[in-house]
Amino acid sequence: MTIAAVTGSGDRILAAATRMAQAHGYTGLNIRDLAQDVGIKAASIYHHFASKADLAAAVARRYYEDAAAALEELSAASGDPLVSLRRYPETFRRSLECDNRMCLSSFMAAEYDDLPEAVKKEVQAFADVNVAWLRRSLEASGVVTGEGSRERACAIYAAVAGAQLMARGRADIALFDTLIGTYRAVGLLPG
Amino acid sequence: MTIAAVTGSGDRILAAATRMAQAHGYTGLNIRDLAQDVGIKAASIYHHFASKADLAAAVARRYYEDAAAALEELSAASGDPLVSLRRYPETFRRSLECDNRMCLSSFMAAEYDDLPEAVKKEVQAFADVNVAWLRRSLEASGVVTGEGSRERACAIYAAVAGAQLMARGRADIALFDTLIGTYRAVGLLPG
DNA sequence: ACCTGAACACCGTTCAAGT
DNA sequence: ACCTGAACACCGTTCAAGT
Repeated sequence: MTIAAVTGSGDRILAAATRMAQAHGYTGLNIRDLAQDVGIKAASIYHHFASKADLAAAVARRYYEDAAAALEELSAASGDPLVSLRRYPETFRRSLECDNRMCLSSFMAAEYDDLPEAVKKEVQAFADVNVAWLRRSLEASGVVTGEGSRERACAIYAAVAGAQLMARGRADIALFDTLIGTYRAVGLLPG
Repeated sequence: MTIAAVTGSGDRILAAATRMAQAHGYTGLNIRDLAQDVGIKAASIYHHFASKADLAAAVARRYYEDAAAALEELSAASGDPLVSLRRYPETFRRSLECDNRMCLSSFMAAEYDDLPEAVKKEVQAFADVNVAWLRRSLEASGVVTGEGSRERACAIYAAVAGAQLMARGRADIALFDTLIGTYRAVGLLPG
């Protein structure tokens, strides 16, 4: 079984489309450039995905599934929910490290008005996955006791996404680190 | 002097383009639709602006100038910098109230890779204006004493922008309010 | 099953031509 | 000074035709 057999055209398209969407969004996701990147013609993309909307929905679905797996791995790797929480911003930092890319879900949240319904659904699932993981970690670590874990989880997600957005707008990773540091100093994120 | 004389074509184009860009971003800003909105033909837009890049730069410049004026007015209206600070998120809320629109600067921060240099500059100026106003208000109100006012101002701006982004992604203004409430409860924003 | 060239209606932009 | 129709190279998408 060769690598080509394992990594089919569909997967190569998804991977390239994900990278493209993290840099240019849904509107900026270009079928012709995407095809060229994969090494086929634009019309051939439609053999794997029925439409740009379908492709983007598949991209977004895989994106949040991968994110969910990465968060589970983070939980398992550290064992300590407080340590996992402290490392949470690293996921967002890694996107910036990769050519100043950003979270697909954040970009598409901005593009809300132009998103096909199927894409919207998958995009919101990413936020749901993050908030659910944060909530569990907040409760398990004892950072939040009793009420308010959901609100706190949402606030952390929104603030970290905002930090990534602001840092991308200046192509300045150091700004992202400073913002996360301030969130910690102020008590939004566990120190 | 008629209203038409006061509100020239250039201004009408700018106003329509701003609304469009707050909903669809730079890439989604469409010259043909914009022209139709204003009541002229696409080619006529170029009599007022040399290019889409030029138009977007003008839009972004006016946007941050208006924001600066609105913040000064907010400071003057309340007189109390602490009260002004508490009301700061209202600006971002108003965009959401207006057909779930978002901050032009946030949208364009996401579109960083596709932004002409001139547009990037004006977009960053919006963040600068907000951070500078927040910093002054934080210091004047005594919320932050000594070091760290700039970092705190940046953190507030990023977090509020993130709250707006997340709320837009769900077309849910109540979520924005909840997020701001949590920022206050946690001490990021003054209570 | 997978790929392709050619065509469609659409974009930003230009330009010669009108008032 | 301001507007326009027609044209350009580009988009997403389709479709008939190839292997």
